[in-house]
Amino acid sequence: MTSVAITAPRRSVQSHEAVLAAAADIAGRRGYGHAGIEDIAAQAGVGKQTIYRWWPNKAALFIEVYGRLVPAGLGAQDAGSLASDLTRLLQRLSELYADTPAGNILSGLIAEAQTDPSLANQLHDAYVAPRREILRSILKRATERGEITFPDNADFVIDLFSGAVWFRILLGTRRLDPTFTQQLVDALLRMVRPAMTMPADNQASG
Amino acid sequence: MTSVAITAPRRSVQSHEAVLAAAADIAGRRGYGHAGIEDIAAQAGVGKQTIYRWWPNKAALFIEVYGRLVPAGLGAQDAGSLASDLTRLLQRLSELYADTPAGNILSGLIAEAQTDPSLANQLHDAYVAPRREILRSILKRATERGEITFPDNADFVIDLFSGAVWFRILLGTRRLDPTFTQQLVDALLRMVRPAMTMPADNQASG
Amino acid sequence: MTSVAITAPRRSVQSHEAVLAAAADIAGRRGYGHAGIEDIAAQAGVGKQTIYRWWPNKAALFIEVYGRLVPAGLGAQDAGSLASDLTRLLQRLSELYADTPAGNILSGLIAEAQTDPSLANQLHDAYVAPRREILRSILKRATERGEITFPDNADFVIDLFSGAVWFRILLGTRRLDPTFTQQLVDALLRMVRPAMTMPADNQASG
Amino acid sequence: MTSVAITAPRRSVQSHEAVLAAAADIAGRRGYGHAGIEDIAAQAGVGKQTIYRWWPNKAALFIEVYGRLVPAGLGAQDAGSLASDLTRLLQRLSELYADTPAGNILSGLIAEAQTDPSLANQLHDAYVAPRREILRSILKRATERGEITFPDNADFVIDLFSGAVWFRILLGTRRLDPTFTQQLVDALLRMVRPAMTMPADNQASG
DNA sequence: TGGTAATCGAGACGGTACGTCCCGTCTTAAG
DNA sequence: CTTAAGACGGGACGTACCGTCTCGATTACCA
Repeated sequence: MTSVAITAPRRSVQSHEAVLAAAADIAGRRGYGHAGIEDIAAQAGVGKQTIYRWWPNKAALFIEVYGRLVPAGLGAQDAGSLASDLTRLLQRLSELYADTPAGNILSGLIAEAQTDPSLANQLHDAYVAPRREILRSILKRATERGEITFPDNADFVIDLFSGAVWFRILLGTRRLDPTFTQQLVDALLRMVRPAMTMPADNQASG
Repeated sequence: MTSVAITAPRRSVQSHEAVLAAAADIAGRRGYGHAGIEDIAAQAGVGKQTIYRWWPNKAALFIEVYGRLVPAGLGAQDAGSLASDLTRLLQRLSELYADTPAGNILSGLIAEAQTDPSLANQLHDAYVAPRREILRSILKRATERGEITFPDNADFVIDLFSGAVWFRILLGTRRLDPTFTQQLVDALLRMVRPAMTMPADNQASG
Repeated sequence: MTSVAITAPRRSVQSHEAVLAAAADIAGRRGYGHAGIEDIAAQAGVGKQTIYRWWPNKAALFIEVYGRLVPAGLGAQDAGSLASDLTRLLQRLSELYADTPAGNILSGLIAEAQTDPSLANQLHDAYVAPRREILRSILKRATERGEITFPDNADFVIDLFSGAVWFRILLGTRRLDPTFTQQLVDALLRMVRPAMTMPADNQASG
Repeated sequence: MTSVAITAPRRSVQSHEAVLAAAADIAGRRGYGHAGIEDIAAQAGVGKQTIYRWWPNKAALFIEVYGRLVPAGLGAQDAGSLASDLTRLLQRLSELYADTPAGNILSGLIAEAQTDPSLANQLHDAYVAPRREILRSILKRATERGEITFPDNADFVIDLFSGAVWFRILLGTRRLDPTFTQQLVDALLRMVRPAMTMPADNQASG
C-alpha cells in the first residue's frame, strides 16, 4: 500500500465486485424489475452512494452485470462448420439463459430502453452489436470454408436469428431446446445456402 | 325481507373508456414505464379506486389497452396470395407501431411478464396466441390455394416471423420499412415453398 | 299529494332503528372514531344513502344515538335530599358509561365539535343544556326543601360537577366509583351549603 | 472489515422543528381533526416518510407539539399565596388556550385516546401527570406557608380543578375569563381551607 | 288486483388522505 | 478523507372511507 499507491479508488475493487455479485443474485432470485438499488447495496454490504458513484443508474449497473454474465467471445470459436458454429452458439446461449439471470436482465433492460433512448444506445453497443459481430464472423468463416457465398442480406439473416432466440426467451418457454436449436440452424442454412439442400432429410426432430 | 338478490357489478362505460383512452395516451407520450396509475386516473377524470376495481394492476389494464389498439382480426383478410397476405400483415403492423403506443406497451408488458408468470400467461392468451392463429390461417389459405404444402414446422416458421418483427420493434429502428418487409416475406416464402425455387446458381454444392 | 297524506318516510322505521342500533354497537366495539358510515350501513343491512337521507353526517347520527342511550330525564326524579339526588345521578351515569358506548360517543362528538361550530351548538343543545337543566332542578328542589339557599353561582357549580365527571370519563379510570361519587357529592354540598355547616370537625383550624 | 458499529439514528434538527411548527400552525388554522400528515409534510417542506420515521402516528406527533406549546413548568413558580398561585396558573392557561392551538390539540388527542389505550397512557404521562404535579406542589407550598393543612383528598381536589378547566375549554366558551378564574380559585380555597372562610367577602367579580 | 312511483339494498363513482416503498442525494461517525 | 449506514425530499403506490350517484328489485298506494 505504501509504494506506488494510485490511491484513487481506495478500496473499490472488492465493493465493485460485491455490488455486481449482489445485483446478479437478486435479479436471479426476484427478477430485474424487483431488484432495487437499496437491496443490492444492503446485500453487497455497501453504501448506496458507492453504487451511485460508479453507475449513474440501475440500468448502467445491470449492463455491466450482463457483461459479466455473458463471456465476451461467446460462440466465437470455430466449430468446424457453419452448422456446428450455429448449434454451438445456441447451446451456449441456452445454458446461459438457463443458468444465469442474463435473460431476465436483458428483457428488463430492453423494456427500460423503450423509454430511455440513451439506454437504448448503450444496450445496442453492449449487446446487439457484439452479437451481430459474432454471427457475422461465423458467416465469414463459412464463406472462407467455401460452405456459402457471403449473403448480401447478412444483416437481415443475423437479426432473424437473434429475433428467433429472443422470441423464445421473452415469451415462449424459456428453454432453447434441441428441437428449436435444430430448426433454427436448418432455417439459417437454408437461407444462406444454395437451394438444392432439398433431398428429403433435413429434419428428424424429437 | 332481507332477500338475497345478488346483482352483478355494473361498471360505468364512460369511466371505463376514459381510463383506457388516458392510459393509451399517456403511454404514447411518456412510455409504458412512465405511465402511472395516478396520472391515468387524473387524466381520465376518474378515482384511482375505479381503476383498481376493474383491473388488478397496471399490466392487466394495459393488456386491455393493447387489445383496443390492435384490431382483433388484424391482417386476417385474404389478399390473394401468400406473399401479399404477409406483406399486408406487416404493413398493418408497421402502421400500428408507428401510429400508436402499441409497440411500447407490448415491450413493457413483456418485461413485466418476466417477473410475473400469471401476466406471462395473460400476455400469451391476449397477444401471442391470436397472432399465431392469424399466421397459421394465412398458411392454411396458401395451402388451399395450392401455393405451398402446409409445413410441418409451421409453429417454428410462425415464431420466426414474429421474432423478426419483435426484434425490430424492441431494439432496432422502430420502423418496419419496405426493405425489411420484403426481406421477411421472401425469407418466409423460401422456408415454406418447395426448394426448387432456383435452378443451379448462387453457389456450388458442399 | 291530494289529501293530507304526508307520505314521507315510507318504510323508514325499521331501517332507522337498525341504523341507530348498528351505530351504537360498532361504536361500542371499536370506538366512535373507528365507526365508519360504511360499516354501520352494512351491519344495519341498509344502503348508505338511507343514512345520508336522515342524517347530514356522522356527528348528527351519533347525537341521536347518544340521545337513545341516555334517557331524557336521567337523574331527574326526586330522591329525597340533595345528597341523594346527586348520588343517584352519579350512579346512573356510572352505569351508563360502564354499560354503553355513551362515554366514547360523547368524547368523539366533543372532539369533532372543536372543529365544527355547528356541531358544537347541536351538542350543546342535545347534551350540555339538558344536563345543566337537571342539575339546576336538583338544586331548586333542594332550595324548596330548605336544604340550601339557591346559590348565585349555580351555573359555575353545575359546570364544576359536570367537569369532574368528564375528567374521570375522558382521562382517568373510566369508572365513577363510590369513593369518587362521595367525594364529588361532598364537594358540591360544601360549595352550596352555608359555610357554618360543621362547627369544628372535619379539619382542624389553620 | 464488516465491523458492527451500530450508530444511533440521527434526526435532522431542522426537519424535526419544521414538522412541529407546521403541525402547530395547521392545527391552529384548521383544527386537529383537519390537520393531515400530508399537509404538514408539505408545509414543513419535508417528505412524509420523515414524519413517519420519527412518530408512529399523528397522535404521537401532536403530543410532542403539545409539549412544545405548553412550557414544562407552567404555573409552577411561587406567587406568594395559594390564591395567587392558582390565579396565576389559570391566567397562564387562559393565555395559552387563547393564543395557541394547545386546547384544540388537547381535545383531539383526548378523543383519539378513547379508542387507543396506548395513546391514553402517553397522554396521561405527557399531560395529566405533570399538571397534577404542579397543582400538588402548589398545595404543598401553601401547606408550608401555613395557609392550609395539606388535604387528604388532594388528588380529588386537583382533578376537580382540572376538570373545571377542561369543561370550559372543550365545551363552553373557550375563554377562561376572569369571572370563571375567580370562581374556580374561590371554590378551591373553600375546599381546602378550614370552614370559617365565610364572612361576606369572597366574591367581587368583574 | 294490477300498475306505478317512491324507496329501498347495493355498491360504483370522483375524491382525499392514508401509510409504505423506493428513488437518487446528502449527512454523519467510524476507521 | 473515504466508507457504511441511513436520513433526507420527493413522488407513486395500493387501500380505506368519504358523501354522491346510479341501478334494479321491492314495496305500498291508487285506480
